[in-house]
Amino acid sequence: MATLPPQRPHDASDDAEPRQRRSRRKEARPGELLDAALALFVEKGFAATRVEEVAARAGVSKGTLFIYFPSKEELFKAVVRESISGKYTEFGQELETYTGTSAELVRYCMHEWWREIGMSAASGITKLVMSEAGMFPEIAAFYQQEVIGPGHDLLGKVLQRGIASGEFRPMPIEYAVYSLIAPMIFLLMWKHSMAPCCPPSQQLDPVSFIDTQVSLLLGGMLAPTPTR
Amino acid sequence: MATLPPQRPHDASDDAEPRQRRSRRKEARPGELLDAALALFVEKGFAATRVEEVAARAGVSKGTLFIYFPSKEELFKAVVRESISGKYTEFGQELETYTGTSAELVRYCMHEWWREIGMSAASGITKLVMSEAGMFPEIAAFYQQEVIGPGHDLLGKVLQRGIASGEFRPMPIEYAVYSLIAPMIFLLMWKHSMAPCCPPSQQLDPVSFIDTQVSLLLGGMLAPTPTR
Amino acid sequence: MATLPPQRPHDASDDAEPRQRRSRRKEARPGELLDAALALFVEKGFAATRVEEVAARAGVSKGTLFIYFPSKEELFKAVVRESISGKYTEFGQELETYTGTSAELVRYCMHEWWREIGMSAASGITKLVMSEAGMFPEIAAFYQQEVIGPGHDLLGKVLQRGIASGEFRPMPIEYAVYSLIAPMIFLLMWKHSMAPCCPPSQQLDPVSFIDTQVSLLLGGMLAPTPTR
Amino acid sequence: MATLPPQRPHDASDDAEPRQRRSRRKEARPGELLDAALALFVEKGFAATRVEEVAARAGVSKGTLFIYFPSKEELFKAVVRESISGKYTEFGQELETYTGTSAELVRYCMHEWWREIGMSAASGITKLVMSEAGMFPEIAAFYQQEVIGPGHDLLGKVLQRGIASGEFRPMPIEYAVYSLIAPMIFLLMWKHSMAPCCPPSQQLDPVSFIDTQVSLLLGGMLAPTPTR
DNA sequence: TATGAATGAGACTTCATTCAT
DNA sequence: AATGAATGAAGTCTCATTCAT
Repeated sequence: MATLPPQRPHDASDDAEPRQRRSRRKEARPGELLDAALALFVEKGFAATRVEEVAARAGVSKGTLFIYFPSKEELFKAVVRESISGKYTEFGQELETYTGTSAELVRYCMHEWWREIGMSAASGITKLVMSEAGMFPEIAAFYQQEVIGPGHDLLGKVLQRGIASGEFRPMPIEYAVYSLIAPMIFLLMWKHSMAPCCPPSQQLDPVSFIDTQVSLLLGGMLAPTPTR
Repeated sequence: MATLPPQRPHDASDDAEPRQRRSRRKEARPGELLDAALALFVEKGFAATRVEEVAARAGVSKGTLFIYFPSKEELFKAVVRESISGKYTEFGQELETYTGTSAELVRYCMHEWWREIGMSAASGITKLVMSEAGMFPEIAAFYQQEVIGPGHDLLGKVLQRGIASGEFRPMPIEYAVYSLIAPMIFLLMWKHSMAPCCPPSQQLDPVSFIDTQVSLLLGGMLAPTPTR
Repeated sequence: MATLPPQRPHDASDDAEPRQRRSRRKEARPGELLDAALALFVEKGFAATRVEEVAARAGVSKGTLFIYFPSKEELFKAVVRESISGKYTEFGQELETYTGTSAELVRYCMHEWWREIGMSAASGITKLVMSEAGMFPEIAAFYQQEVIGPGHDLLGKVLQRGIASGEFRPMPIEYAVYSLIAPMIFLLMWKHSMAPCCPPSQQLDPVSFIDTQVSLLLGGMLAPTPTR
Repeated sequence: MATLPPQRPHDASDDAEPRQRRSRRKEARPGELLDAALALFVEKGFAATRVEEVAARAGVSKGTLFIYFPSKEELFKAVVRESISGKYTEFGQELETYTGTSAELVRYCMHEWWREIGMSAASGITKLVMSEAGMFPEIAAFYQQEVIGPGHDLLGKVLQRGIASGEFRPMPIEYAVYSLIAPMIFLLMWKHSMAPCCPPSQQLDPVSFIDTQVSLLLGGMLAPTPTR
């Protein structure tokens, strides 16, 4: 099975600002601002996030933010663009060379996706895009085209592979793919909206949920085998 | 399978206002305002919706809104409260008297839920609550308690029923329930965020999606039968 | 000494509204509104008093108020006009026929004024007029002309009487009169502004204050007598 | 009699602004805003004064005001607090070392008070506080405690001094003190309310008024002397 | 005459954006 | 490049006034 790609160092950007970073690499500024903006946009929404907060969290002044981003809206777009750049290229390559069963591949994809995206700092981007789609339709369309679409195609190929090999029954692939996408999007939304508001007794363990979900779906996908 | 309940006449709430007499309209005002607010909050989010827009859409002036709701925030809370009042009581009763197979019941529940809630004017409430959870955590908790929780319990009973009768295999009910909830929440989010931004080729037919989803999940839930 | 003029019935207007007065004399309405308005204007000032409060305190609806007074400003003016109508005519007549010493007359005037005006419902009118003089200069001028001026003249005559009889020394009457007016205006202001905010230990007993004040002033007014 | 302290050059606080550099102005802003606010609050009252006016008079925009004061109400409180800071400390020290007669001291205090406070830019603060006491009782109580109370105590000591030395007769000091306070408060109220509305013929010269008032009161305070 | 629902001008306050330093 | 003081458009909310009933 493919090894995990090297985890981004990912400098814990959402702790209390140490403030004495001062003369560090200046080229890090936009990145810090994007990290701060992502966290706040996800948490409070675009309109309710003040640029001053973003700047403060990134350890710079309000004016500095406008040196790097011409407006709050451009900052928003940059956040989305940045968070989704080339997320699926490696996945595609892994798929080509994969040699195990398709059922394993499906399970692997789901867990891997959660580890890579669901647990990353960028995990809220989907929640953000969906929440703000009404105000930023072109961003939503962009996201659909750059993220959902490729992911959809990838999963489509996985299912196709299983059907082609006879491991999976024939099925309406278009919809079956959304059966895999839906729980992941649900998980992201849940993590960033309901989870923080729910008592511990109602928390949902993502890994167990994915396990159950995949098992059930595979139950419906796998072709009946004589031995089974 | 249970026959469909008679389709509600489906309150044509946003057609051209007939502009009735003042006194007649008084008791209708709060409802009209709530409808308008729901639509706009879902579409643009809480912060980006201006109360003047809400008032205009309800056919009244800005000041009138504040006669009925003391603040924008209270309006928001009223929208949520109003939209979820007693949604699940009938469902519960249907469940008790149902005599078909559990598989049919699951399928029925999902489709029925979509018809009753997913297609109603209140369908956006879930998207709204999840989008604004960061700003209104107590509303999210309220929603969890009043809507998600009861729905969860109801579905839990359905699965229990199937397991008890031997129709379903044993399964981790907590998570399996979320396997049924997740696609529905996904559908709502999709309908109110991505769908309006996507080209026709990428539209998702909710009924077909539910069909596929249920079929796949049931494949994993149903106990293996000798004849099968 | 002159008997007190018959106390106006003065229907305790600042208790909880009984509301079931309904079809009582309609001609009482403006008076009730004026009473309510006076009390509220004195307490909260013109701008901070809402006409709805005035109406509610008078037991009528907001709309009714505008039947009797074309605007809030006219209501204000009516309050002032009403509260000062012919306050000094009786005083003047008493003065003409008074036969005691001028010192006694001064003392009598001061105490009587306090009893008649300082303790009446209209006592706040001076505070009101002075507080709002900046916004209603013509009202202040009107008040000066109708109330302060006549009062000034009256007191001037009293002092003149004393000087003419040799009971008082010569003095700059213009200013001496203000020495009598000043403590009374001070008392009114105090009663309606500081007194309600002060702890009991700092309360000022008006009668004792007037006593002391008059005694001291008379000490400076009375001509030295050989026997004394 | 103590010589008058050299007349202060009398703070030319409301002349044409020289429009300095931004950074230089920063620490001056709150003061300019307080000056402007004091003038307008005294003139028009709290409610009728618009923050935009205050800002305009201070030469800044509306938004700038809110950088320095979080709300109109806090601005009001700051105006009062600022205007009364440490007004009485010097007075107290002068009193201790004074060597003249108590009658002279009384006269000196009154004139000095008028020069220092009555003629200063902060002169309207008493009028303001009394006018707004109904809406800001805690401010009125604060003023009573910080200004009226200490002034009262100071004057009480002056009278005590005179009585102890046999220069003044015994008298009810509590009330006698108010006989000194009352005309000063009257003067302030008059200056800021009636005076601007009265024709020149009815203007009151403060210094002459104080002279007369003090002479009359001293007439009642001084112990009779054999030679006199 | 009386009501009170409705209005809309106007107030306070916020905050994205600019710009002198 | 960075700052943060200043701006002013825009939003929420109030309340005097109107008017159909």
